[in-house]
Amino acid sequence: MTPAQKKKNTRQNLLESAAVLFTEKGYNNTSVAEICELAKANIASVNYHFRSKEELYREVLTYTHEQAEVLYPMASNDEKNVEEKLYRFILAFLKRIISTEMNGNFYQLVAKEMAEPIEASGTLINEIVAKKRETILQLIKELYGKPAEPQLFSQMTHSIVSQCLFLGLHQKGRQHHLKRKPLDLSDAESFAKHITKFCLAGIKHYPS
Amino acid sequence: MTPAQKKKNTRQNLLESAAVLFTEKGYNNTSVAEICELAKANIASVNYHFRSKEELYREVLTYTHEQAEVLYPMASNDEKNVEEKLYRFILAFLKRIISTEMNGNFYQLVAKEMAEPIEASGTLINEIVAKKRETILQLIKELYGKPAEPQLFSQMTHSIVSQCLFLGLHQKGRQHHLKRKPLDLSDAESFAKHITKFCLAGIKHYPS
Amino acid sequence: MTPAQKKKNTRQNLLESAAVLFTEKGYNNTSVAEICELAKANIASVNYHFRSKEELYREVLTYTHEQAEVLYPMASNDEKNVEEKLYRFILAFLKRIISTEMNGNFYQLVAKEMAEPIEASGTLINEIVAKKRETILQLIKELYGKPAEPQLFSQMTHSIVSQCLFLGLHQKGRQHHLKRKPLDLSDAESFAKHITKFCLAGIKHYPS
Amino acid sequence: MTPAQKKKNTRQNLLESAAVLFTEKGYNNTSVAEICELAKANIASVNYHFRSKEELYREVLTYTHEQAEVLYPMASNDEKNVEEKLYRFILAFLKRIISTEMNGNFYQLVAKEMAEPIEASGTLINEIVAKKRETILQLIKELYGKPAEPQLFSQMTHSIVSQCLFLGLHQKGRQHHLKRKPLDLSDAESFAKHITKFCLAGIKHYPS
DNA sequence: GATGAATGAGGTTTCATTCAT
DNA sequence: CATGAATGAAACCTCATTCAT
Repeated sequence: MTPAQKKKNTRQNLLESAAVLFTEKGYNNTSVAEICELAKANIASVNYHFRSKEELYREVLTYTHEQAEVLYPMASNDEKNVEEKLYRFILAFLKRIISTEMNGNFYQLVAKEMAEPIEASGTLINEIVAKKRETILQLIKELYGKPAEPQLFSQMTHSIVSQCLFLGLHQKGRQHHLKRKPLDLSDAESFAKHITKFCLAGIKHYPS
Repeated sequence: MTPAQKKKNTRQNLLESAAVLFTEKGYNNTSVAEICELAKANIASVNYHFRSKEELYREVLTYTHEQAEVLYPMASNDEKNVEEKLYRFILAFLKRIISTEMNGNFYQLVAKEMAEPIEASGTLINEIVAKKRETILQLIKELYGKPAEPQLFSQMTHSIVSQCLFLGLHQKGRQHHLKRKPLDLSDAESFAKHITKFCLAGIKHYPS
Repeated sequence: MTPAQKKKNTRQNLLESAAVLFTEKGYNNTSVAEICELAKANIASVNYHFRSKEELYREVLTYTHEQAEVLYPMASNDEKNVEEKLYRFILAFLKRIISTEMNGNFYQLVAKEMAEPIEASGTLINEIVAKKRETILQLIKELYGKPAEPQLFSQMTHSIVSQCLFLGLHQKGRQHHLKRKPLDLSDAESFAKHITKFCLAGIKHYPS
Repeated sequence: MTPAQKKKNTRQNLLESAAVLFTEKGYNNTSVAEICELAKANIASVNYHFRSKEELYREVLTYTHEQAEVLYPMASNDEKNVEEKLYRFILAFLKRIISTEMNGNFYQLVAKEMAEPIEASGTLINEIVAKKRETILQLIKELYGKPAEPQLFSQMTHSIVSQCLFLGLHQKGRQHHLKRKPLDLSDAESFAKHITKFCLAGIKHYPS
């Protein structure tokens, strides 16, 4: 193995180990030593490759987000009616949130940050969250079909986002506090159908 | 002040300070020293009065929960139609979640634990969460009005709970990641109305 | 031994050990571990008693300066002719600089900072140095006896200060680079006489 | 560029970068990584070209000393009266000490070592310092004009050397502790004139 | 002849807890 | 009944040097 390969491996191993552990236990409960141990790397290698734990965390956010984009791309919006669009969006979103097929999970990290923001996280989360909210907002406006106070649309966005993101957030709590098995991809589809139906009904029959 | 009072005071001060700090910054980001400083108590007093930080945390859960019960009691269910019952329930729930008038906030601690369970937390959260879910489940069954798969009712429960609890979870994230001001009690009412309307429409017009 | 006594002892031991080692080897070449070892204290005790190595250093500056003030007080200036005043000043200054009877040596620390200022040092050095320079400046003006450019007086101040302070600075260099024995208090007197004579002649016969 | 040239360049770059940084921040406050970065060289190159940081430091001493010899040669002593000789000597000395036109500054490194000798520094400093002291000693004997105790001549040497060397030492301290601007070459001349006058008066009118 | 990766020792600091009174 | 001192483990980080091409 050439040093270049080794480097890439060590760096990549660290990234993956960190992604898994941060998702599993949170940033503050994961030590650099643990990450290195899981990556079978020297204790100093995090600082060598990433300069600091904080920088590593930012890279983990980027890395897990890219994984999600690649594995569960958002369907193109062309030529579909808006109800179908909403379903596709929620399905892809839930898959990203629930999937355990990736090293770490961006949206579970996001969910954690909703509860306890981490200084080190930089701007990626802000950007992604804003983008997703905007997409949903547009769908809602189209579905609602008539003008309304911005607050109403904002609250409806909350209604949809919270049902989705809470599933990711909830994964740890489900096991620990509700004693239920963690969700898997088949649940994603079932939940996506439910949330879509529930929200479509909620939006379309929202009393004026 | 008698020594007995002093002791009680110190203990109570510690409890309140811990409740505030755990809610504000999370269990792991709050040090025993900080708690003692805020409580103007000796560094050894947490271990003296509570034996350990973990035990203190369990007491904080009990204490914050009791506060919520006292300040924002769930309305009695008698003699109201079910829609009104749902609204009353959600409103009380949101008040408990959003209120900053208490020392610490039980439901924000619960929300944090959904994202990152804390080993030390014991069984209180499990019990309370189960109870709340059960209440909502019954309301949903009544509102839906016809028999259905248990999974459907379970998912509808998720839809309602997540919209409520996410608001509590979200308080920190709102400020840090969305740059919005924290919610206050007036928002509770507005959100309670919205969530009730949204969910009533969602339940009653849920497609079979 | 009561805890209060023990505390005072440990804190004082740390202060003295740190003063000695900082003077001996410099701030950056002295580790907290070394200081604790010399003080027979736990590795964490520096942070317990002083919060940080930097804060400890500032306390060392204050402590060593106080020692010097007590052990080698500047003679009162009353009723002496100015030549005598200069001698008394230089003698006290040199004693402070050369003495090995104290725990650490403020002026040797000052001399080190002239070569490599330490961020952590705060303002004490600035103040003391300014005061000493001002005292010398006044003596020079009196001795010179006629008006002159400020630059001349400033340069003469340098001439005197440098001859004194360099002796302190020089202590380590003397041994290591010149292979001479370190100076002691008897040398102080001899040097004080010499510097006084040299500078008096220099000032009084300075060509216009 | 041939590989041989490249090597020479890398080595030379390292030497220059190290000289600058050691002078600026001191041996212990300068890391090998910093030196390599400034020299745009590989992190391993210091050890490759110089075997160790210590060896590099010794080479820096040699290199900076050679620069000073070339740029500010000591005037030949022929045919001048002894007062002029002293002035020429001090002027050249001060230029060497104050100059910022070189990569690093040997005499500022010497001054630092007076305060905190570095184990690694070898014998160059000892030799140069001894030579300079000897030169001054001879001038003093000639100027004083009559026999005297060796101690007197030794102390006079100290008087002159300290006034010169302290200026180099003082550069950092001037800025940090006295808040004055660093000296430049024009100051060298002014100071050289002053020190010469002050010392000539001091020597010639030294009371017996 | 030169390099980027990797290392292990050691640095300062934080922290929950225990000790001794 | 309560306290301030003290502790040891563990945290993150830095660094000169060595390794493996």
